[in-house]
Amino acid sequence: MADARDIPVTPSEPPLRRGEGLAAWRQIADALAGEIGSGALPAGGQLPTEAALAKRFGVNRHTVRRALASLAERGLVRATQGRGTFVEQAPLAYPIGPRTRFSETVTRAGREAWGDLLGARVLAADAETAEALGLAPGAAVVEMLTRHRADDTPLSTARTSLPLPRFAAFDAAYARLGSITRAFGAFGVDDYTRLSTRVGARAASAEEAARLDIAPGRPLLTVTSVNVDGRGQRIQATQSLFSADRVELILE
Amino acid sequence: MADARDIPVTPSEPPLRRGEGLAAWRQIADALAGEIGSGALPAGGQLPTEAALAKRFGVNRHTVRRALASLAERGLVRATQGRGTFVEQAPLAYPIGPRTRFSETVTRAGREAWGDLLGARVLAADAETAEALGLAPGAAVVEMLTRHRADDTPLSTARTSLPLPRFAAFDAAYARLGSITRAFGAFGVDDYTRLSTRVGARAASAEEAARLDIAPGRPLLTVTSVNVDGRGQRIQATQSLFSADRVELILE
DNA sequence: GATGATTTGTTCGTATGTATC
DNA sequence: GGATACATACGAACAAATCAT
Repeated sequence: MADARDIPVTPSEPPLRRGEGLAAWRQIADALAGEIGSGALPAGGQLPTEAALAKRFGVNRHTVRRALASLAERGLVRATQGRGTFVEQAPLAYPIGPRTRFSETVTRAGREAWGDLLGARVLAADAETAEALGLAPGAAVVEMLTRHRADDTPLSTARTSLPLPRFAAFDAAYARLGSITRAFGAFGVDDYTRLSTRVGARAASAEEAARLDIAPGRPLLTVTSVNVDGRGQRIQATQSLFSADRVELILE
Repeated sequence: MADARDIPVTPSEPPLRRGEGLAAWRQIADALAGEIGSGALPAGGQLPTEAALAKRFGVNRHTVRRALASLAERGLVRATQGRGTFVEQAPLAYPIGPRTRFSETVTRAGREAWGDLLGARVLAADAETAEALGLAPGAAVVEMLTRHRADDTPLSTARTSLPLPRFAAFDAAYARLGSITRAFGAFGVDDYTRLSTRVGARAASAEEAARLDIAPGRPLLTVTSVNVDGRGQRIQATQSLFSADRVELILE
């Protein structure tokens, strides 16, 4: 039966150069990456099926899969079993500076921001957290595990520690207000700034990937920061994990 | 002939659980990751060959390759054609500040900094570079590919574009002086500042990994920046790739 | 809700190329 | 040069998830 998908996407596909030291799967990946970059394959759009691509490039389906795996590794596409392979959205520009607010950034990008409280507990601060907050080792802190979304897409997840007793029941305020800034407001903190920020990168564990709705092993930007209130008191130590596929940090 | 490699590493290999929804390659990867983590397979040591592992786990060599690919993605092992597959060394961490010159930062840390010129060419700027430098599309630029080391350990590699004709033969100055700052000095630019900086993260390609002497797939911090001279003229657009295993960015 | 078609995921088999020792 | 070991590619089959009917 004739089907629209049998018609090649490009009328004249340039043939692969075989036996010149450049693997076929690499040439296919480059060709597809170019079409994504040029917009010929729009963000969110579906790629042709593996079988269709194999036919188009004149190779085995394995070879196409190798090319698609390379694109998925670069974060350009994402495959879902039973559905297909889709072009990923370009990452959201996320300004990071002394006064950046997650909710403001996302709202300014025309998307709706919300933070989910995934869990909270009171515990004795570990050495690293105590030092970051300027507390005695073992001082009590409230620790929250949160996830931050823009229009239902998780952008980051964070583990935040705040000193007690000043911020007792901060987690309840956060759960109600969905924003650190608003929760601080409820505790009389109208202004806060970043004291220090460290940025690294690593691959997501299975658990982190599940929280961010990404595949395990996808790259994360790790942002470790300390916030101070208007009087210079350290009020918050946070370890944030941003999906590098969805967020790009803009340094100010 | 009997060979040491014919003797199983573990005398009693627990059989793979088939048909329980957990892919065989995943179970093999988990088993090997456990042996690496426990030190049974020491850092720098060689893994059994793919054929030996296939025999040990009772699977096809493809299945072992899938497991090894997963370990390589996580940075636990590194395969070299013709030699074998080896356990990666534990990563070294190295901090670097964002607002300082690379050479100054490294020197202040008590290490010797040098930049290698890996290649250079004159070409017409692509759309992105032209916009970053404030040039007309297609304007001529000199593009350099560089690698930056601290005490012989590669920390980053970069692709830098500078406008022509102002910076003609900049690559020769860079090759001689080993530093952007010093090369700019040779062109009468005594001061320059960062106009914008974007930070992302992704996995290293094979080529990038080779330049940085890391395993392909290891995380990279991508830093895209534009520099301006003392009069605000855009003089340099750079895409830097830092090995996230060796560098953590510190924002002040 | 059940079924079948579609599409990606996994596995085995086989062959050849290429780098290293 | 030969042996070894990883890299690439093709072919076939079935499993698993999704979606339209």
